[in-house]
Amino acid sequence: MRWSQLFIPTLRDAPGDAEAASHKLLVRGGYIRQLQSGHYSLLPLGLRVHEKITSIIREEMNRIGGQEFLLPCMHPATVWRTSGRWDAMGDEMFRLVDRKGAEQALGMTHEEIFSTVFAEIGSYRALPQIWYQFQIKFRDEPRPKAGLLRVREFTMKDSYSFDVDEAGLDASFDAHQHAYVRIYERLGLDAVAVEASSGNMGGSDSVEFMVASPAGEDDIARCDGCGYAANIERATSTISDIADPPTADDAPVRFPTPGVRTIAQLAEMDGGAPADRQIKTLVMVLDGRLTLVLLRGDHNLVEQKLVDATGAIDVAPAEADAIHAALGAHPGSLGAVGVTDLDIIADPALRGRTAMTTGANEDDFHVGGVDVERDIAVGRWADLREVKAGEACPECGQPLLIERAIEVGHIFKLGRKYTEAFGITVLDENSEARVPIMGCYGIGVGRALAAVVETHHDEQGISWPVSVAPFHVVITVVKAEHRESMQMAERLADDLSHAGVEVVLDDRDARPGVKFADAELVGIPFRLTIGPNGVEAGELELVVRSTGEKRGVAPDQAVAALVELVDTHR
RNA sequence: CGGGACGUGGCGCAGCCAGGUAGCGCACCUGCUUUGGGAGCAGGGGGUCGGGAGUUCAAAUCUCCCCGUCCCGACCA
Repeated sequence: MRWSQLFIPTLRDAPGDAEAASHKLLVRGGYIRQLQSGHYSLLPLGLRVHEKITSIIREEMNRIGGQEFLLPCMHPATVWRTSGRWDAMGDEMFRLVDRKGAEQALGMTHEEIFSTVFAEIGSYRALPQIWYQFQIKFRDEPRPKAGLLRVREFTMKDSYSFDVDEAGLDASFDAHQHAYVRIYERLGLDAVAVEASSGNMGGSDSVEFMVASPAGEDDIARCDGCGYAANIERATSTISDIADPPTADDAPVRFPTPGVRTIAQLAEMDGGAPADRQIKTLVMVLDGRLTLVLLRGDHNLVEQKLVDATGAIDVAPAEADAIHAALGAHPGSLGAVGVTDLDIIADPALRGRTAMTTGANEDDFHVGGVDVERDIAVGRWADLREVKAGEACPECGQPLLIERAIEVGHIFKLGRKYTEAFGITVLDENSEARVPIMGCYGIGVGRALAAVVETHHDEQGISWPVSVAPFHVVITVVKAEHRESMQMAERLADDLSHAGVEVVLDDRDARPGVKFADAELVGIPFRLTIGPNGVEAGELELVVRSTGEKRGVAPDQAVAALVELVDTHR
């Protein structure tokens, strides 16, 4: 391939609104262009990388017995109504109406469709099945961002396993977990598997694969000691007990706290209480129902934990008016003491605590001497607090680390939600009907691509791992008119191609600096420079993009040297 | 959806406050010189100033409405 004939529109400046490194570099390197928010065109170079990632995933899926499908991306509403998700998916699903007036959806995932296909299977003997596809998913994201990292239209490898029983599901799940580990290794991604919440897909065991990066949108808690790792939405820690003063026999004492609206203010006030001796009272609306959520004063709520604990679909902080109507006070003076007409859910860090301070449900007043279990009608205890860096690992006690990360994959056990909804059964060895159990597993290809860039770049540009690079080698001809250079370059490019190396010949009539800079920006792993000096001296320059290492090679050794480099890094 | 910022050739920006000829750098085309780290000179092409109303003799500039884009928070591969 000749660079002069390829469409590689490199840019000196990144678009002004790009922030993430991968976004800037993919645009500057001529890999992607934006059509609208959340929708990107993959240019030839971008597609090459995308295809390489796809191939790696495909190989690993096939290795665990996956069978590739290609399902429609437009679905009739009826299928989604059957699973109950036509409504549950809300605004995130793109919907349209065809000329006959039939409602349609653009698929955001394919449990329903695969289940429909699976319905044809009637025997346990056909199981297990692992089915997958690479398909464009459409999701009307509230906020697309960071180039390819979060978009509304993207290719996902989604797979689904069908087993007769839990043990079978465990095996399919493990197979996927191992496949994913291999996939990320081959992509050059240092992904950690973390415990996760399964979101609105429904399911139990849920593992996300996370790549540490400041461009990520998730926080994970990780332990270097034992390898514990969990999404912050799920992570727990061991916190030390706090020695409370002896319990007073009498009821809580109300005292004035004029102007005090925050935990911090109350902590500083004379006669106040340190944050860890306060009860934080949050008023949340769970599916329309006002609920008091109690945490230790110095702890933060993880809303996802509240969702997981209660099964609520819709969770949001209550509006100030609703709070005042229910409790008679404004945020800053709220408490749960004596409240009996609202659900109260509390974090276990409050369990057994005494002599605590909290709002009195009267503006500018708090109450002290609260014995949580004696004075508050807690309806339910559930882990709700956000883990903080430095707290003890729940497994081994070492301090936890908190890291920002990109979610590059998610696998989880779905259960029988869809097979039940679609009335799917298979006959077992006793001729009894059994409802198969499903697992569901996804990797966003474009996101993985962006994650590779996030973790493989420098000031000069991208530095692709050989496994996904758009080309393995660029031959840079220093001076395009120098006949001997060009002849040698063409010959070597040919030989490299025959040896299975993907090579692009930079034959552009440009100054060498431009070509060097472009090669580095685009991120091709190896560069062979051919110019008058080298041709005459009988020594060409070979540069390794990732390390900057330069070495001289004789022209007749160049092919062998490059083949070896490519093979050892592949 | 809440908060903030922005919209001027392909990309990066100035001009707007104080209304009057659309400008700069990069990129692009032609020619000459140049060519081992983003060349120089000369000539040239390309812009409904996001859209629509309004004010005005006159609007990129002022007013109103709409649209779009980005960033921070609630959602997910």
